[in-house]
Amino acid sequence: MTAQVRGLHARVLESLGPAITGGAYPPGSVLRMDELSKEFEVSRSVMREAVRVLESMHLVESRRRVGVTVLPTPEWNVYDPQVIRWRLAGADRPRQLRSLTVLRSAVEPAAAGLAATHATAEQCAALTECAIGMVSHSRGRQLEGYLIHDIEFHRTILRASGNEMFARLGDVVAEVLTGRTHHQVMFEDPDPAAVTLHVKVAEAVRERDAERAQELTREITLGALEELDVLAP
Amino acid sequence: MTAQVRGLHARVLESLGPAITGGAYPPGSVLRMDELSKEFEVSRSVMREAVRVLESMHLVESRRRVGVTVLPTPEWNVYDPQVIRWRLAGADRPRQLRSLTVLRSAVEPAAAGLAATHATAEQCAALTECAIGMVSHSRGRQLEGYLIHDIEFHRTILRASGNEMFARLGDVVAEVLTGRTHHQVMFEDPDPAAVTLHVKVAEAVRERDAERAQELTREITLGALEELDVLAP
DNA sequence: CGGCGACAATAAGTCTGACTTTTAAGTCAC
DNA sequence: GTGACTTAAAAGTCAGACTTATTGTCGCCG
Repeated sequence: MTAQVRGLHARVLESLGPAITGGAYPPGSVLRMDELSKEFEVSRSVMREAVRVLESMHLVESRRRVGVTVLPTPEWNVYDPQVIRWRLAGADRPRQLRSLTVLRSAVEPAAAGLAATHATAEQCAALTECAIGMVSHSRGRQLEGYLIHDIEFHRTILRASGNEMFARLGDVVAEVLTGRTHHQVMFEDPDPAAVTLHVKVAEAVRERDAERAQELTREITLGALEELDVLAP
Repeated sequence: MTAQVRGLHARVLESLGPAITGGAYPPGSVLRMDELSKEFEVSRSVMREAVRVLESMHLVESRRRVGVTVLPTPEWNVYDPQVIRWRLAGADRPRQLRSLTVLRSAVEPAAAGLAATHATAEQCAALTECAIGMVSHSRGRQLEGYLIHDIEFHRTILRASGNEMFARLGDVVAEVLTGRTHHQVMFEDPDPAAVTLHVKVAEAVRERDAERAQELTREITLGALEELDVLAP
């Protein structure tokens, strides 16, 4: 699932990053380079590289004569896919899922509207194919197959919008959908209404009906929000 | 304006980062560590730290026996504030401004709607104050003063939404507004209609009218989009 | 002639130790 | 108490030696 780590510093990150976002070192905590390198049994140079990356995510700040300070949450680069993954794996997963879903409900309808006017023929075909895949996996505990097509559907919409900022949220949406499937309704089949909506969105985009694509996508994301309210109130 | 760089590796980044996002090293280019450290006259350890940060932004990928490869644009972490700043300073600034403004037009209305129900009394007061500041700087070439209040207004809306993903876009909006003021209409006074809309948004939020706050903010962002169409077609 | 496996060259990765620089904090005189 | 001065602690920098993964090549065999 996750790309295999390349290099020692990446392995340190995969351990230290989640520890910070998970609250093991609360904001204001001060870590020291040589203690860290002792703890993770790596040389200081490797440790420095890891800390530099955390610093670029605004998770920590390194100052001379002080040490490595954990920054307050609002400073964190919450759009960094790695940070998102770490936080979704941690304790405040529910709140995280909610704020990401709210973001989706703002962005995806707009993206769908743009996609209706910008999508290439290939992208239209891909959307239809995804929608078909969702339908055919919508009954009988085929959640994994359903998820794959669901993710690809939303990824395609975001990419087809032609806006790179929207396109880059494909990974975020994928994480959210995966999280939902794996941690909430693993046993139930997906909502039939949602499936139908996806099919209709594919239609609307194919027919270049921006208004309808936007409205239908809004319904999808609103449904996702309501689902969250029901399952994690 | 920009925070003074702390450390050598940061200085290297400030030079190498814009070079990459600016296209001086097109995607697929291969750089080599020791050549880079020669070029920037820093030790390899410093260079490695800089490359690690670029790697965490998905601007480059470092592989053994190959070197440091510049990744294709769609891979880039375009939500990283530093990447945004680098790109806005570079050649494709216009396209960048456009995609950021489209993002704004999706996010800010939703944020304003949420702000209407979540804003604290202090935040309502801050909004009103910003709006007043905008009005009083809206005539007679006081663009810098206007800009400060404009930025603070949008930042407050995003923060008051209560959604951390929205809140984190405050810096992005600030960059966009700054860019617009400094590179396009430096000589003209701001559009009076926009000023009025800001005042009305502050009102709507204060009166907890989510629907109106959202609609008015949509008008603001649509105005920003149209302005872009006129000035950079 | 084409594929496969061993080998060698290459560039990143890692570690270590010595040194420098910044700066928080303590100290002392006034 | 306030100021300037000193000290020490921690990150920052550098250089060099060594390790390891990867890739291209070359020769062998089918």
